[in-house]
Amino acid sequence: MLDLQFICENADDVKQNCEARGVTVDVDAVIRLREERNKLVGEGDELRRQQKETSSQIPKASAEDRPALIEAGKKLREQISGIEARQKEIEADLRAEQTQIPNMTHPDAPIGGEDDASEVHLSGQKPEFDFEPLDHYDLAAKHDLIDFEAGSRVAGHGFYYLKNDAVMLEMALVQFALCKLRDEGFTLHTTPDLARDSVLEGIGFNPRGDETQIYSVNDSDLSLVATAEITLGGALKDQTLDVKDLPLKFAGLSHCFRTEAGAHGRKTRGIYRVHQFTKVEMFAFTGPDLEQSNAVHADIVRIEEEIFQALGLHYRLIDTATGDLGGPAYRKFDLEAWMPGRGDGGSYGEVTSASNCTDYQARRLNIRCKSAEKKGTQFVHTLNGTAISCARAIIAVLENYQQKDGSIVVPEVLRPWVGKDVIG
RNA sequence: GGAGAGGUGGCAGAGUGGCCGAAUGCACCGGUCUUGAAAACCGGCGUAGGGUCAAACCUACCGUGGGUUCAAAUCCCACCCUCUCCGCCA
Repeated sequence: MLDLQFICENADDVKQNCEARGVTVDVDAVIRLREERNKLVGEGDELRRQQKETSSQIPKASAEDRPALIEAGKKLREQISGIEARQKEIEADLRAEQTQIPNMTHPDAPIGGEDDASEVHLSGQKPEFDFEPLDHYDLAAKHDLIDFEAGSRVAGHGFYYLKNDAVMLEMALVQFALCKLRDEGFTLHTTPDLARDSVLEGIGFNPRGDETQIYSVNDSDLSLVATAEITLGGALKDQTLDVKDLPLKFAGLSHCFRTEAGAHGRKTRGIYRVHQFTKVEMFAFTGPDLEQSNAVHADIVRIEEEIFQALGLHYRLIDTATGDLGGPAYRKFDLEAWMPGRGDGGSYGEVTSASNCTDYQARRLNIRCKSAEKKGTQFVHTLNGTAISCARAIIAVLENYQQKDGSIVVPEVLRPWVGKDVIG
């Protein structure tokens, strides 16, 4: 959520930004509703003042003055109730509009849609095969690594069982990522896999809308999380932090659940797009200025790159275009790993995503910071990034490390946890 | 799941209808005193919105949301959370 005053004082910039991001919002309505609300607040404050004054006279008033004062107080109460009711309506409308406005955008982010992302650089080499490489689906079948039928039987399409060395591979990826993040100064967490809707909304998800990506639990205000970003960011909801403790760097291991509504009909073979996966996520709270959050953002991207470099995978780093940023991100970098079995002759597939959300999430989650020097508080900046998203990382490893005889070499950094050099 | 207790400022803790945005203590900041420190004493010490050159001042906030009342931290209802005991359980 953007600051209301900022929206109204920079309406043209905000409108332009919405357009670049492909979001249709009525900024003028926000301005109008804010004015209406402010007027009501002013009137309400004045009536409340009169009400208090009247009430305070009653205890010391004589018996004959009392009825008139009580009557006056009653009238004031009615007026105040009327104003409060209208104010509530206006504020609901205002909030509904305001929350649809996306974050502002980094000036260097490319403008456009998914295809307009700019490639920052490439790393590593595409593997050369002197045979026709299989995709991860066939490789998994060959080595009995994933049971899709059982997944479908038990939970439906989009669910799966990892089996045998795939289990070890997933655990190894998790271990590798957690060790890396611990060494980078992150505080490690396992997190709840459910969260309150208010937390989901604070992070920027719509738990129960028509196009929701979220599974919600009936008769409760809980939903299954789509990422630990939700629970890591929500962990400090309503807290005021001391700036000298910032930045705070959290890492979280969680399951992620996504309905993938609207994604049907796309290529669904394998575990590229599934309803549940395991992920190690980074999250950071920084001081309230871009210099700090941009620096941490660069650091998060660096860590993601180092993880994929250590895994020996070829990838490209892209700077996501405005239309693909979503609501909260000010800037977003994705890592797309080379997947030899994807599409026709291989293609890049998104494996990580790192966003600087500036104060957009913090405002709605009410996460502030204060310093001894300055009076008052400010909203922190929040950032998030993927360390390892297991399903996608497994695809990349299986497909890139396959050999002519069908076996799969285990990347060296994972061997201590997988316990073998070669699968199959 | 059953029974009970409770959620008040950074912390502790008073406050059961009006003079309470809230006593007191601790912590913290500034000052006096001191060679320095401690102690003692004096003053300050929440967040948000409005207002002002700046103040004064006004409004809201005592877990959250409703309600009763001229008036709510205080009474009523619902929910959330914490603690204790019992039961159950990986």
